[in-house]
Amino acid sequence: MPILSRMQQFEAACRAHGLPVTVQRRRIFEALCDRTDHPTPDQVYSAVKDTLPGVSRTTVYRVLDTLVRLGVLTKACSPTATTRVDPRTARHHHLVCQRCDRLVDVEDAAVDHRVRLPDARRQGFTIADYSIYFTGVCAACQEESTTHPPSRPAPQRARKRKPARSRSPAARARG
Amino acid sequence: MPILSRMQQFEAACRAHGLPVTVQRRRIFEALCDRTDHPTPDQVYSAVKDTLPGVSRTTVYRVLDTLVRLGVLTKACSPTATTRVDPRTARHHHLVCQRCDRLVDVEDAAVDHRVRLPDARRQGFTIADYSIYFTGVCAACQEESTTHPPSRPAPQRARKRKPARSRSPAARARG
DNA sequence: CTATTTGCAAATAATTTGCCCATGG
DNA sequence: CCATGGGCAAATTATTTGCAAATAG
Repeated sequence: MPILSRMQQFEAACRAHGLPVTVQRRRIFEALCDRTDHPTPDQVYSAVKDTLPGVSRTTVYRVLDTLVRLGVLTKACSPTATTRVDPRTARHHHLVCQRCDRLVDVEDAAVDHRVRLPDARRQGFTIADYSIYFTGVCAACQEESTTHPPSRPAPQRARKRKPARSRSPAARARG
Repeated sequence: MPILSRMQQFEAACRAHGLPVTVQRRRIFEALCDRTDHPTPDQVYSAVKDTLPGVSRTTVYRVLDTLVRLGVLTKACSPTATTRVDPRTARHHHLVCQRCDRLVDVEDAAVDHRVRLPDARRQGFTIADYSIYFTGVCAACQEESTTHPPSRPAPQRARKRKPARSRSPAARARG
């Protein structure tokens, strides 16, 4: 960790962009800082809603967007079609579970993954950085596979209830 | 391309799993085979709907899922909150545009990106493969930035129309 | 024939927007 | 104060599901 703590970096970034440091922005950034599990916006919402009474998901989405613009947060490429935020802005790599879509940082610092950049000029592409996604099976799913069949994870946002189909078979009258 | 063409691989996979080779499955797989741009399900739908009158998005989603299960298709990690399908099943790498989320294959075959796998045993993770995502700016966005401010791409699925807010300011009567 | 698939519409999930009050600097 | 942000509800977009008709093998 450099001289400036992450929190100080965050405040500096706000000031540099002329954006007010609001309670919501601070709390959401705090809640994110230490996590290496790349939560979805809804998981971030769950994490902050108790200490920030009355926050809305809307605000979480908006703040996350702002933090990305400020450069203190990134979005990870996700194997699911759901946004995943990443508090690390420096180059690092990921482990992706093919069964449950868990997404965590690679911890092994021993391997220096310095990669030669491809020539993408023909494609008109200017490469700025890269990230390696290692795919495989996480601990939980390996255990599980000895008992149950591999199960997909629960939806990000708890399902409300099963509210009885409206179009009854009879009501259709053949249709 | 090996002895078996991709189409033959596909049919073999269906037979191996005891699944019927339907028109929809064949057409959708055909439409995908040659693309290196990792379309969203909706883009796949647009691509096939003219030659497959009456297909529904539901079917496209279901068929894509089936093709992934059959192992003839993969899902790419996506920087957006939208599914992206990938007809290449062998190891390969990607270019990701940070501005418009364009996602294309790396074409430069000269660079052999053989990467040393990290030790993820502490994390209980078994690594099977990997893919490198090179992030940067695509040709279109580079040109654009000289004129307009960088613009987000259009939504995957064309917006119907702007249907006048229902709760009129007056109707709320303060609220 | 019979299991599977498809199409439809509706349900569910994920994200964004409009409007107006609240708040930071 | 005054610009910007935040809360709320509704709109939009993305994906899934139940059911009956269609179809591959």
